[in-house]
Amino acid sequence: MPINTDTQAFIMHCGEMGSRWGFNRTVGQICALLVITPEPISAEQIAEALSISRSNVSMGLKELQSWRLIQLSHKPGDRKEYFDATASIWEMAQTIFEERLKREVDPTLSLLRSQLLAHEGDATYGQQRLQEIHDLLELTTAWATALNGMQPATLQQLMKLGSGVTKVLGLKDKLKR
Amino acid sequence: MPINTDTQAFIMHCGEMGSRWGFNRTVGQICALLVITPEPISAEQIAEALSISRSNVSMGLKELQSWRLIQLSHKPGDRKEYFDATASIWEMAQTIFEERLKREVDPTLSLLRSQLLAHEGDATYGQQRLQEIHDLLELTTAWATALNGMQPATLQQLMKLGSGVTKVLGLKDKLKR
DNA sequence: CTAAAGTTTCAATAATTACTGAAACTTTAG
DNA sequence: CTAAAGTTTCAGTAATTATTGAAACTTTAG
Repeated sequence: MPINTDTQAFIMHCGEMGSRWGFNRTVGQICALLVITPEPISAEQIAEALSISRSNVSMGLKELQSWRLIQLSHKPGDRKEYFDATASIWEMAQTIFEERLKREVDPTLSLLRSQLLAHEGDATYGQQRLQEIHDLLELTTAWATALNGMQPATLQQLMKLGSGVTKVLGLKDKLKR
Repeated sequence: MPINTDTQAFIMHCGEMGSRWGFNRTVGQICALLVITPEPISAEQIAEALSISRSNVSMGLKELQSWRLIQLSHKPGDRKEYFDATASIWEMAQTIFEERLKREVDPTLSLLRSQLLAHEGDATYGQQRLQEIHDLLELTTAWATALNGMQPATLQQLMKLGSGVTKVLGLKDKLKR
């Protein structure tokens, strides 16, 4: 399937980075392949393109579905399932961000919530620190969720401001009065 | 060292989450312990508190230093080294964010940069997609760097706006004219 | 209803990553 | 300079995670 050398290199790179991105090599490779391929492809084609077993592909696709990154499609008169990236690069990035937040932050936040609830009075050093972490994670989650809810175009516009947002921040403050 | 049940639970939790956060169990636990402990503690105390080998602690501390998350200190008349979290929770979070960007995004960005440079002309589907990914990562990196350069207080102020930034965004746009 | 085409599951194995204890190294008090 | 106190390295082992092939399952054409 993928002939181009660059494409090949990119797929391999995504495999190597996979574990740093929160999944494994195979999943990284499959995801890259699906992003880079114009039309939907079958599990068998994926297995062949990446030289991995059919069952490994099946597991990888399942994992990618849990990340909401791939789409299933069918061809008329063909029983096979075909797979494709769900959305634009920006939307995919937003989805990955959202899922990672869910997997990397949510569990800690719930633990902290229940711990702080159980010991509301205490003001030991440890409790204070837990409170600080809780507040940080809570605010970060809310902020990330807000950003993720934006249209890619709006988000891009915002991001292009860079550190310029601080000026806008002061501006808004002054206008309030 | 850590007696409190909550503290203990939190440390264990950080160990379990460690691998999702980009390091291993031990590193997660050590980091949590150092954050939660008011004074600097020695490597030996860490090993005892977490029931792990002295050498494992040594490796974990080295890793944490590469993340710029811990500080070394000494007590007068004592040759031992003592360790402590470097900074406030917010600063630590910013550091982690920065390091993760470096480890998770930078390598891909450089690959894409050189690939796109080598094939500037091409407009195949694959090349286009690589370009899109490149642009996304570039913008995201710049934006994240800008945010990370802010004082925690400023950043918090910004984050508290939530999706309210979009309003400010439009506001700024109107004022420009 | 059956067989063929396709997909998924899962136990066994391979590969990777983490942890340990012993040995090597470093620093400083005496 | 030596020995003691401390730290790091590293080869071997343990634990975890990923991959495979075979068997089980599912769906549909005929």
